[in-house]
Amino acid sequence: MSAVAYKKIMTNQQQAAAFGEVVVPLSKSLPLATFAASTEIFAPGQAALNIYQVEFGAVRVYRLLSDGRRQVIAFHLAGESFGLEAGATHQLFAETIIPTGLRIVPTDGASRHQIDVTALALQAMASAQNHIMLVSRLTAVERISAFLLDMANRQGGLNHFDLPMSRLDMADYLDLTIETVSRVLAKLRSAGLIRLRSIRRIEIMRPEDLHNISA
Amino acid sequence: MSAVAYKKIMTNQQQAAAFGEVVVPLSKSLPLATFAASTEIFAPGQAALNIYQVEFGAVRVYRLLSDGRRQVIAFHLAGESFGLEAGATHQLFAETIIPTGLRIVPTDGASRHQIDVTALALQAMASAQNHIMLVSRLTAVERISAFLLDMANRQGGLNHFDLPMSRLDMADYLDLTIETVSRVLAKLRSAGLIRLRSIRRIEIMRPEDLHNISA
DNA sequence: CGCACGCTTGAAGCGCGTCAAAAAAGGTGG
DNA sequence: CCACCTTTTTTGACGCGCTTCAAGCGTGCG
Repeated sequence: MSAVAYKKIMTNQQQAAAFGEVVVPLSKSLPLATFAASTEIFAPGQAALNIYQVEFGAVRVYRLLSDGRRQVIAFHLAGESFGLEAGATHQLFAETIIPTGLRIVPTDGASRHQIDVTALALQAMASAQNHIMLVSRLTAVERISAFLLDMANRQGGLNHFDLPMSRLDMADYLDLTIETVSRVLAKLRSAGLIRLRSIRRIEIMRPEDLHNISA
Repeated sequence: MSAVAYKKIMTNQQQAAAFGEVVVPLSKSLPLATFAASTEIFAPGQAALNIYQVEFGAVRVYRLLSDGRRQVIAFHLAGESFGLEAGATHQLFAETIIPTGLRIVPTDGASRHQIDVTALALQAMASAQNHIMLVSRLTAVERISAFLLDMANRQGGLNHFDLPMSRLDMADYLDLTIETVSRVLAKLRSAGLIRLRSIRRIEIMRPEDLHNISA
């Protein structure tokens, strides 16, 4: 990494910039579509017509490289929206991770459901820009720490929360291998920063320390 | 890198997804603001009120980490637009790289100038997603090759073009050190793929080979 | 002309990936 | 509820690509 020392200092506000998503009113009036785990929601080539709001469950959005490697662009949890893309057709895959309920809102009728498409697009842009920093400038320990804090914040801010996704999903999101993810979690655990209640259930023991590491 | 072999294959369309920007009609009716090299256009904390269209010159948009590391989010060349952010205030820095002329369009009056803010945001999102792949999944040689091809395409597609930015700017954009940038350029030169007419002027000798490397 | 800054080149070290194997978790049918 | 099998996760040893640290080199501007 280029650790050239620049003069300007990052503000707290910037550091606190969340990885999360806009919270918009869920369109309860629309029918709830339910999906089993690991079910495709959309795929490249399909027309991008809808905005999807997660009622419950979790979704991964990703792309595949020509050599078969996978890049997870984003996870979407309850209360969050996804599905917007730059062109008329999808370039990305979206799949449920666990059993999931979605409200499907046609993009051209979004305003009727109080959805601000521009705000959603801007949030997605900011989120992607944050992700660049995450994968390009942080060490493995910093990435995992930031990721755990982000997951905690997006699930109510409690120190005790679920990781809906597998280690492989995390690895492909954070640009690490599953081995490194596993090793870093073990390291954070033995340092007393977190506890692994079960394989996909985390308790953050020392949030401040984790936050310091994640910067 | 997680090189797990997934089954789905990336389409050519996806691979060809450009790193470039939307081309919107320039608002020639607005006054042209000119800036010297290395001049701040906006900084974190300032109100985000405008969209900036580059008439000539080049701009870097970046953020700083608390420890002084810099992440260049994007470069903007003649004909491109920037300045959109998710909140009411800027989180990012924008600076000219070389002497630059800008048309400054108030966001709230963008539609009068035929600017689609949502489309601009979605393009920025797609560009950031491409950037994630660039910095997280490609080797140093692949990143530089992709970057050079992108720069060539965005300046008319000629094989002979200017790099307006310094090696440090390139390094902070590609998530490499200046030493690695320098070494890779030397390697591409000695392999006969490019020529360095001057320190910031590149000629691509074998575009196809460079393209093959960049994937 | 000479100094300063950006760029290049070299040598050594380290963080994370790769390869390998064991351990744990999760289904499935009896 | 328990054997059995599969998949996921963890742990270990080793290697490589890039960073780091350190000198030289070139180029432009006062």
